[in-house]
Amino acid sequence: MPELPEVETICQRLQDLLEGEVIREIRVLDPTCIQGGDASHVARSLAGSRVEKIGRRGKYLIFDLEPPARLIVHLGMTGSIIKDSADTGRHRLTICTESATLAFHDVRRLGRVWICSSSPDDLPPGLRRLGPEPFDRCLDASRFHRRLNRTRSSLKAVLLGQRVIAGLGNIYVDEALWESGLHPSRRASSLTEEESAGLLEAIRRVLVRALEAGGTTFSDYRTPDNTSGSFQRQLKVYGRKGQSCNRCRHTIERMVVAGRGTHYCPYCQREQT
DNA sequence: TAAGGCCTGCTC
DNA sequence: GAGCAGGCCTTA
Repeated sequence: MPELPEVETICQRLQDLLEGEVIREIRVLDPTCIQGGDASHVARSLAGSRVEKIGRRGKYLIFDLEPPARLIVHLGMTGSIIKDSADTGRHRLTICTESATLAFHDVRRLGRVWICSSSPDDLPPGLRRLGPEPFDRCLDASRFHRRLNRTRSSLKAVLLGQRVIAGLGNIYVDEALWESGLHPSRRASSLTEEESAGLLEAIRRVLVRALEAGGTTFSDYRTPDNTSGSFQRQLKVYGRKGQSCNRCRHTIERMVVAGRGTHYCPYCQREQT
């Protein structure tokens, strides 16, 4: 499940592989992945374009092209972009350049692709609504606290929601909440300024470690070179139901919060009101 | 703000 | 064969 560290790792590898390359052909193998446009037109219109720059915003990959256009990819839950792989029937789209073929591989087909103009307003709705990047200097503790304070939802729901802070998914939300000692069901607006600051720091620490590990690989996530991340070996709560907490030795539990499986330590992350 | 839907491979 | 996994979106 690609979250910020996984998408960033993929992005960096794609920059090495594709920036400066001319797209020879785009093959749309599953037209349902293309949002807001005719798939065959998309394929024709982008052939011959040069990939100027590849970037990431939240969990979105953004390909800036010349002539000016944008190819935007969200990997969903099981999406990956693989270099030179044989078609297994799970490829939804391929991008061919002189030196490589990259395939958008996506077993559960929850990923999406958008073709947009270069206008800053022409973006997928989810990308337009995205909150600040976790490492954005403008996101300081007081701003984060104010954003948390505006909502009545649980911390789990707010951090998954992408509007207060971008890029976190189920794994890193659980890990950051454990790191900061906050209960996932705790109402976001109930946090003190100090707790909000601690949570922001915890999010950043967890993401830095995950980026250094190249992300978390459970089953689907791979980089374009088919290498795996290793952060699964450092997880403190996610996927550790029934095992003992590294901090207090109580047993990690699992509950459903905001409709998502949520792992936490009932002692370190005691519920408060 | 919460719940349901999409999607498919895996587990029980 | 049912239920679960979790990205995001739509609907109530």
